[in-house]
Amino acid sequence: MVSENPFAEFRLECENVLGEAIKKVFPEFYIPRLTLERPPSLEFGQLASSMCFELVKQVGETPLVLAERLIKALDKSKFSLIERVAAAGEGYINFHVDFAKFSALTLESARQLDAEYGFVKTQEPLKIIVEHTSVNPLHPIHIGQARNPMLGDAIARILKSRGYTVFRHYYIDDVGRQTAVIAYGYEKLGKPKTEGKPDHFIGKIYTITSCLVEINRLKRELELAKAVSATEEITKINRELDDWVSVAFELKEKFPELFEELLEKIRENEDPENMVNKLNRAYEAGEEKAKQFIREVSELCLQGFRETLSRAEVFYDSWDWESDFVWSNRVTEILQRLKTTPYVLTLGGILEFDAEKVVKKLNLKEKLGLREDYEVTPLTLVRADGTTLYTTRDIAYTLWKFERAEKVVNVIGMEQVLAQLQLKIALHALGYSKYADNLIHFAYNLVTLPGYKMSSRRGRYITLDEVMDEAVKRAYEEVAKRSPQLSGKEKQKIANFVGIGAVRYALTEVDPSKPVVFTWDRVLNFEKNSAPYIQYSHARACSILRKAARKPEKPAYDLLKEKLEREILLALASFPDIFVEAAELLKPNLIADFANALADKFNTFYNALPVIKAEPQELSDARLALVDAVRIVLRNTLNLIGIVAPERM
RNA sequence: GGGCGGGUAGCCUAGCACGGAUAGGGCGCAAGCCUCCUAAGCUUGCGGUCGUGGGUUCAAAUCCCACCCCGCCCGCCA
Repeated sequence: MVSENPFAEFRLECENVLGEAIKKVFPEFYIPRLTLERPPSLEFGQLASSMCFELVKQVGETPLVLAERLIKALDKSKFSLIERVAAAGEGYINFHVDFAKFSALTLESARQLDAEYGFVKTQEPLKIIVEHTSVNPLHPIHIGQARNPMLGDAIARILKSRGYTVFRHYYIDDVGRQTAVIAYGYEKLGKPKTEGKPDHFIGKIYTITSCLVEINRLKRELELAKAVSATEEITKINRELDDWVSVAFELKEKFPELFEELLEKIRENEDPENMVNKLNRAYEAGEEKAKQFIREVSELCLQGFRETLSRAEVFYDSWDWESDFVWSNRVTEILQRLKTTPYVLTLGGILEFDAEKVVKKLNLKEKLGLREDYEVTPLTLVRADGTTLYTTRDIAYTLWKFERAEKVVNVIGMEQVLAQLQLKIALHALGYSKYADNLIHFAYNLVTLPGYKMSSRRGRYITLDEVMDEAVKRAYEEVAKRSPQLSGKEKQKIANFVGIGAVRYALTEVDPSKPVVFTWDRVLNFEKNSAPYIQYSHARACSILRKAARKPEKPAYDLLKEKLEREILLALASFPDIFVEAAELLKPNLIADFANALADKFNTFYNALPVIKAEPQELSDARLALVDAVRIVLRNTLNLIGIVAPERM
């Protein structure tokens, strides 16, 4: 017999027999729901009900007496996976599974379904777009931003395994002042030849140019302020200026040549700030020269991103340019349509969207989870100079996405909750309430460095590349220590999946809503609660199976009586439940946690009990089947979070 | 000021949606275990006012209220 969810079979059976018993014993009482819970320890069975504690209020007896009456009324002829039911503690009803049958069901299901085991399919196989990463093409991906692709990719993998058709989209935010800053610096340098990794090269140009432009702008402002002797203004500007000057010193030290060159070239210019703005407007207007420069620098940066991300096993189905939406008039169309709604008004030359009015009129407060007295901030759609803003363009982009999928998951930092809320409200205003309902903002918390926030504008960040490099380097040292006999090539291969796995795991494992302070030992952990630990456990399982060199032909599952074996069995049987929960709640960290817990149990088992040499052979066979199932489940979990499951390490 | 998220041992973290039996792990620290299937492992020990105070309940880390601390957002930035 094979089941896609062995534990659910047991649960269903328990619910059914208990439900019938209740109807029989207390036909007159209303039982709101029958939720069974997992008892804290094996000795209390595998599922339990605490309903008797509640029932006491309606029936005048102690919970324990009620539990016993109910147990007596259970229809034992319907027991299949249930071995026995016992009253315990103050009045719990504990269901004990028949391990002989349950082990057979679980192990056979896992081994037969193999690569599909655990991946219970959804009833509604929708098309889903998962937009993630979408790092602006300005500088290398830094470790703060790296939480996004790790989470996004894991979510995409989980949803795909759940049976959805998933498209992974990268939104390239090339419209805006920052890309113009780089293009400006790049042009000043006379389209220089790329040195090193392209995104790192572009990042340098961006940081220096942006710093110089900023200093230049502040100096001009200072002159103006001095002319009218605005003392307060002067101190404020001076403070900002000091700050940027210190950044300039840092940059000059880090990149002396490039800094000097840009400094010289930009000084020649009359008004860099103005040049940048002009370039930005030209790009939004689709002028050829601007297009050439900005697309070129963006492409260079993206080339570097692809390199970085593919190293981490993160891939995309579509790369969507924000500028395309501007040039194709989609944004203009949306604006036209928004203008016909009663929610848009012109205010001193700008176009503003009254989100609060929409919420009130369509009665969305409760639906959007807002407090009754909370007022949604209005959103500016169009600047006085006629250019659009990010969220405005995002409305067009979102509608485009909904032409391709029924559901959209945006993996975006939680600092953008307001913008995402306004976006959702705009969809309601345009009459796309269904889209709004199917738009999910997967918000995750920030990654900071100890003591300060990463700042890409100031060039203060640790790149994902250097984190992966360091992790692989450390992993190599470990491999060399542990397996000196391997060839250099083999060591490198292992070091790669170990190091990169460790980084991925570290960024996936923590609950996304928690803030993370980046420390090297968080990502360089190769011991317990890390990808290498799980990978090692997987390799160990493979090793046993390899050494056994036989198939478990006559497994006697009823011989798996050890507590350790039963705990593993339960974990294996519960994997489908965990998977469904992770998919429905979009919680990749549940998968990481589960994998770690299973590896933990497996290692304890490994040390305590022999497999190949176990006697009699039927027991050995049963344990081999158990090890094989552990191998399958560990591999399936690692695949879900994008980590290599190695056969040796 | 308003909104959102977080607060669990020296440090990191699970559990919170849907209240249940002794609050699980990891790091670090101390002591052990490789003539035996991979020691990136295992065993044992030390370490807890679950931010604070109330409330609801047979039962609260979990639900409700108030407060405190940290972070983020409240732009004609993205």
